[in-house]
This record gives sequence, C-alpha cells and structure tokens, in this order.
Amino acid sequence: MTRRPRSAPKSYHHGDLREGLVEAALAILGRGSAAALTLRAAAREAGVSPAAPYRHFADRDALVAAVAERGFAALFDRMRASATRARVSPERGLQEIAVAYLRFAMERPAEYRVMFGPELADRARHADLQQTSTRVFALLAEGIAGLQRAGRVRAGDAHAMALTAWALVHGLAMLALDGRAADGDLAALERLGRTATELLMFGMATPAAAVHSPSNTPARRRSGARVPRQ
Amino acid sequence: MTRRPRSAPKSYHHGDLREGLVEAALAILGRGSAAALTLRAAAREAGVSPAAPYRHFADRDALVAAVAERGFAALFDRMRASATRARVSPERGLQEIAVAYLRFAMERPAEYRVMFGPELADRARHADLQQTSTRVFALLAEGIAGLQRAGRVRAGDAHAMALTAWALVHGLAMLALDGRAADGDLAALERLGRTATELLMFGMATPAAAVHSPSNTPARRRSGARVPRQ
DNA sequence: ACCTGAACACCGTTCAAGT
DNA sequence: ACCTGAACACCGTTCAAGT
Repeated sequence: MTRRPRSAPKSYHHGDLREGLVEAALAILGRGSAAALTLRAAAREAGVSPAAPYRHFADRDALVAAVAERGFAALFDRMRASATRARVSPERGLQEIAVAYLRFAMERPAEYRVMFGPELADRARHADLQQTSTRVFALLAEGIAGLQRAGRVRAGDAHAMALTAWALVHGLAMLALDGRAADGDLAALERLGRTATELLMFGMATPAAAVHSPSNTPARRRSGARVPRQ
Repeated sequence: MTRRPRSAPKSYHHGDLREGLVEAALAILGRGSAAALTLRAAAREAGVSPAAPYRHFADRDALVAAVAERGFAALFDRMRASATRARVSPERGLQEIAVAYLRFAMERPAEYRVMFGPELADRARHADLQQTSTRVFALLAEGIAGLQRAGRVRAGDAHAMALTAWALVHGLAMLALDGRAADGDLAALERLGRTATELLMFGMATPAAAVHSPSNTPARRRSGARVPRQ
C-alpha cells in the first residue's frame, strides 16, 4: 500500500519508473530464479540507466521489499477469495486457505522465495512490507478466532494457533519448492496440504491415546485452556 | 559425509584447503549474515588467492552446499541426542526433537538460512547434501513410525506425517528468524514450539467437535486410516 | 598436484553533470 | 525533479603461468 505518497506524477519517459521497476523485477522473477533479480537487470528491463533506480529505492533491498509486498498483497487476495468461496464448513474454509497458499507458492516460486528471503531479514526497515505481510497472518488468526467462537476450535491462544497454522503451510511450501515434498506436483502438494491441515485440526494421536494416556492428559490440557503466550 | 574420496593428503600450505574453506565459511556465517559468504571472502579468510577454491569446489554453490551439509549433520546429531535424552514418553521425545531443532536455528541463524537458501534450489546437484538432509527427515519419520507401533499415533502415511512435522518446525524456525514469531526470544520460541507440536499431536479441534460434528467425522476418518500418499 | 596473478564480465552504489 | 555517464570497489569465474 501507499505506493506513492502524493498524486501519481507521470514523470520519467515511460510513466512511473518506480512502478516500472517493480514490474520489471516481477518479470525477471517470473522467468528466472531469485539470483537473476539485480538492480541493474531491473533497470535494463525498464529501459533506464543503472543509477536511475536510486531515485526511487534506497538500495537493492528496498526494491526486493517492494516486490515482496506485492507478493503478500496478491497472496492475501487469493487467500481471502478462497476462504469466501469455500462456504461448506468453517474447517473446510481454513483448509482451502491453506491450499490457495500452497498454490501461490508453486505458481510463483521465485517470487515466493523472495518474500521470505534473507534480504528482508531485518524487516523493520520496510514498514509497508511488514504491514502487508501482517494482513496475511491476520487472515489466519481471524479464521481461527472465528472457529473458536463457533466452538469448532478449542479455547486458547489464537495467536499461537495462527502462527502454528502459518508455520505449517509456509514450511510445506518451502519444502515443496526445495523438492523435498510433492516433487513438483501441484496436485500432490494440495493433497499433502489437506492432510497436514487435517492433522493439525484433529491431531496425530490415536483417539484412545488422547483420552486415556496419562502422559497426554496434562499436555492436552495445557494446549487447550491456557496455551502459553509467545 | 565423504568429505574426501581418498586418504587425507595434507596438501596446501596450512593443511586441507577444502576443509579450511568450509571452516572459513562457517566463521563468516557465524559473525555476519548469509550475504557476506562469498567465495572470495572465504578464500581471504583461509589465506589463499581468489582462484584457489576452484581446485576444491566447482563453484560458489558447491561451497554453500558443503556448508549446508555440515549444518544438517550437526542438526541431526542434536536432534538424535535430544531424542535419546528425553526418555519420559515417546510423545515427549518428539517434542524435544522439535525444541532442539528450533534451538539450532536460533543459535546459528545465518547457517540455518543457508541450509534452506535459494542457492541449493536444485538439490540434485549436491548428492552429499541430499543424503545428509534426508537423514534429518528420516529421524522424524522413524520417530513417528515408532509412535505408531506403540499405538500412540494413529495409523496412516508416516511419510506424510513426518513431512507435516518437519514443515511445522521448519516454518516456525523461519518465521522466528524473520522476526515474525517469538521476537528473538529463545525461551518464547521453545514454548511456541511445544505448543505447536502439542497442537499437531492432539489437534486444534474441540473434543466435542472432533467426535460429534458431522463435517468432521469423514475428515477425521480420512486423515486417519488412509492418509493419501503424497 | 596445487596455487598464484592477471584478466573479464558483472554487480551495488556514488556523484557530478545534464535536461 | 529526474535521469545519464563515468567511476569505484567488489564478486564469480577462467586461464596461463608458476612450484
């Protein structure tokens, strides 16, 4: 958001260079890997000199952050659309959010990698990015809070639960992009995503163990009524 | 593994240059970020010319792969030690594996990032890395298979379950390194890790919902007896 | 067999200069 | 106000040459 502070001044020969550089970066990511995304390559793609980007971005990381922010905004839209589409059951809705997330990662792998790449390790530098990525998390947290209100998810720290859900899908996405899961097969990854979210919803433990085992009862109680704040 | 094919020939002025370069790389990662790890910097640190590394590594990515392989080996040792230490209950053992994993990521953040970085996207190029990282996964898969044999974890695809567990802790580690979880506080991350693994073990659903809700029953059945292979 | 020195193309970034 | 041209330090990589 806040792409430009004031009105859009169609400066620069071809329009808005800041926008043009982000588009160029997305094009580079779309056809290559994250390593190909250099400031100079983006400038070339946009048809300007290597120094021109510095009028609009403090450094290379700032361009990367802008691209990542675009990515999070697109991911947010996908997730929300998917959630409102799947009105079968609340649980199903959360599951479809996860599937939409994984689909995004598989369709735009280089862009997804950049969204979580080391360039943005100190995220305080990029306020817009921080804000947009937080919206993705908020979507998950709201979904879980809604399930709690509906009595479908146990009481407890919705924040910790949402982080757990995010970690799960993000981890699956990364393992898939690394070729460690689903082997590049989108349908397989979607199945794995549904399985994983079901496991998170209903647990891996046998129903008998969850009820009778002495070692499980306290753990279960802790993860329920008073999940520790993180 | 297979650090050197034949006997260790103490060539190069200071010993074994291949080994020296890996040590240098680890030192660089230990005091800086992943961006500081360049071939030339590693060569400088090892006291050789910029071209010398090419006697031992095909390119920069090969050095990164060797460093990552070290990381996975160290992570494997930590996880296994932690699992054998926590002999309280099998579930507890799995939980302690997760905590050991998260602790490793927090203690060696740059190294952890390199282990999952984009440089190693095509992992087929680095057979040793592939093999060692697979051992980490196998440790999780064996732990879950053991829980299944003990009747503590429901029957189903142990491979999918292990991938789910790995995705969860890997996702938590990444979110923590990105400052999105636990805010740099190791103790908070350990709590979050225990909470998350408990949620995966016992589920987020209310016990009532898991048993009575009509929409959950088929889902539960699917995630249990015959989890789809991925 | 292993390393050095020099070189090439490329990158991030800066800065004076142009319009 | 925005962009160009030239420059600097740095990087990955190659290759002839040294020992």
